[in-house]
Amino acid sequence: MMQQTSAGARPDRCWRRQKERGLGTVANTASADADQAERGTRGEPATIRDVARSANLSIASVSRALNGHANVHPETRARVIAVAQELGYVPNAAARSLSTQRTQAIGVVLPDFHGEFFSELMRGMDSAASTHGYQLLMSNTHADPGMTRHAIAAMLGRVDGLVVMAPQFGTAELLGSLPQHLPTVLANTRDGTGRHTIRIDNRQGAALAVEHLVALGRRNIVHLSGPSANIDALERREGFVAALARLAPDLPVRICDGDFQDEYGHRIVAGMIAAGETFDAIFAANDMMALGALHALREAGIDVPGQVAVIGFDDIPLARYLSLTTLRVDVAGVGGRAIERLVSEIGLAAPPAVTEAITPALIVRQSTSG
Amino acid sequence: MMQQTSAGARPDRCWRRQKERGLGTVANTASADADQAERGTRGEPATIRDVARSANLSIASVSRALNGHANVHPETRARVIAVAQELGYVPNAAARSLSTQRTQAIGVVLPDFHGEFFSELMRGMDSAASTHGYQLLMSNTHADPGMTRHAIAAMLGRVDGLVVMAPQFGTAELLGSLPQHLPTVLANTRDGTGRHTIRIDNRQGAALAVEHLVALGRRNIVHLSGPSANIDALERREGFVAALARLAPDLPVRICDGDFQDEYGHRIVAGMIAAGETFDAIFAANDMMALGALHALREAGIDVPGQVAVIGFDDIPLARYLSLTTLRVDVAGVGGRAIERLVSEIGLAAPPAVTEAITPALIVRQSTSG
DNA sequence: CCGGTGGCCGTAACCGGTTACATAAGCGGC
DNA sequence: GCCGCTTATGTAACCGGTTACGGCCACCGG
Repeated sequence: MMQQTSAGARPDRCWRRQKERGLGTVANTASADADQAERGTRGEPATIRDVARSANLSIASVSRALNGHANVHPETRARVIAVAQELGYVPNAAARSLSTQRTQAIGVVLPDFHGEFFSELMRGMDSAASTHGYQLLMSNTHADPGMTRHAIAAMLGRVDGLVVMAPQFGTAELLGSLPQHLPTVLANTRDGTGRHTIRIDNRQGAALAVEHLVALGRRNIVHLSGPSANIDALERREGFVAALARLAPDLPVRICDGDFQDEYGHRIVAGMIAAGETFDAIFAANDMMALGALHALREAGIDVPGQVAVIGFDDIPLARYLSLTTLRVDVAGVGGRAIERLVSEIGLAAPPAVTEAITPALIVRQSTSG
Repeated sequence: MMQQTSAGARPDRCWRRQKERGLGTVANTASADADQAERGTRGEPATIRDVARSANLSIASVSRALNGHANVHPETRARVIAVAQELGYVPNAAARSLSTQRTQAIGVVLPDFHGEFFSELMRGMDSAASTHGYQLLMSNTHADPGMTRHAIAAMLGRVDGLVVMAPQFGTAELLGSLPQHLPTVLANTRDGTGRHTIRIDNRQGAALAVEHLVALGRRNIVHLSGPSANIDALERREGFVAALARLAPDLPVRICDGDFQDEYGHRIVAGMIAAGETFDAIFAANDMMALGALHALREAGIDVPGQVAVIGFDDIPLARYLSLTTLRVDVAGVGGRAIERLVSEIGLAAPPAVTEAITPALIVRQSTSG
């Protein structure tokens, strides 16, 4: 009696969201059913407690049964699964993450969400992630260090690992925003000081281009370079210089600074033609500039590849369509490898920091070998 | 005494992860500092308790201070912020989600991650999401109903809302996998029975194409349709038929069933030319088929647009490059609107189900008006 | 001088799971 | 027949936050 009254006086009210639970474990099936029915009506998701109540079990057993632990009676497990199915129970991801310290999600931090490169990268990542049971959380940093920092902070506690791509600024400030305890794979970034890095072997790609042109007997190759702040552009340029020095030290090294846009390729080549400069090959740091160059050459009535051969870099869809010889970069492969690598790093204490390079493949089309 | 001994016997050990906390609130700063230092060394993220300890406050005050609640002394708030900054504290998203029932994330379920359409859609979504403080969780369903169901289930408790795009199968089975309690916006799906839907006004787009061709005096228009299972293709076809019936009931209705691939456009048009069929305009259900058609016409030496005008649909980058008249679809706009809409629905009890349509814009280029 | 009021802050319940340990039942071996 | 081991299940601490409620104290008016 005392108990009763004191219990009545005690602030035994419901907290937030007025959600109330059964008090005992058994002997309250009626109210439990009522509660469950109400839940169903309201359309609120069932919790593990609802399942436990319906199955007349403790939540621990439900958890064990659903997670495939060994010490659960087969019959019990079957009952739990049936009830869960009936109630449409899906474990709450946030709760599980909190308890497990695992989110089954990977954060992807990219400088922009533009074009074919992005979609291919995502495709590769998604494929690898989903086969390992991970989901992808995206963030666009708009190539801004501040936003990168913010994006990474917003992912803490939300992801098990990070794939970061930041081709535009130095790794020094980047590393400052990288949490030490979170497995991270860098993609397409200059050497990942202490982090695993997946990159495109731009130098090797440039070397393949030069080899191809030299093998075709070209003696006067012009390289259209990309923005100097871009690491890919820089490496392709370095690769070009190195390959030329190695394969044909006597040939002139001609480089024009570009910006990766087709307009630039068109303008610079048209200018060279107008100025009467001579050249028999163009190696552009990306396909867009190569296409611009192609356009200018066609306009000037110069035969491709008869008089001038053209090579691009990337193998964008347009390149295939316009028969441009180029270096195919397996972007989806880069994404896939990054995820694979990250997944294998998650859970490891001291992940070794290695740099993997993916070599582009030379795709010969009519712009070099008609 | 009994109490004592039983307390001594009671397993008062540390649980999991050996993480131990200060017992009192004050008077244990030394051990607290030691703990904190160890945390720092291990590189583990600081928790709100670490901040509270360092600032000599309760976790409640820290939470209030950091979340901008009113009843916090300004000086206290400043101290909390300083300590949090120093410790590099970032609130754990999973914990916050669990408590708040808000994740600040939106799930995006797409049939595939391919090409320009996908990247534009993502760009639009990301932009809108980030301005509202949301992150994007991606899932690729590979156009499979089972995977769609699975993807959606995997997002429960992880997102505050869903954007689902499923142009390939009926909404009936789709709705079965949609949780009732979760705000959802459908994109590019046939009428979203009870859900808000953002779609492209394909019929209107097709009408614009027909109007344009008829205005140019074309009398014999061939429509290259897309896969019949695809809703966009279906609507464009219906729009074509309807517009023709309205604008020029006397003209013949010629439709070829295609598959959205450029090879198809090339093959079918080449075949028609070989068969000696006559036509003065082609309206393809997407740009890729239009480009294939263009290719076939050029090969056959048929003047475009002199003898045959060509219109595509989508305005992919290639279209601009190859001067293809087409209907520009503001894909980023669709994505952005979907997110905007979803954000405004989150937190609402009974979101009204409306269907918004985004009208494509006719972009006239040389393939219809040389 | 005292009760009321309001500003700050601490205590603890709660979100929905996971899991270490405790407990109870079943069972074979001596 | 009892002990000890295994098997199945329950109990409760814990993950890291948020927030309702109550307590303390300074200040105020009557």
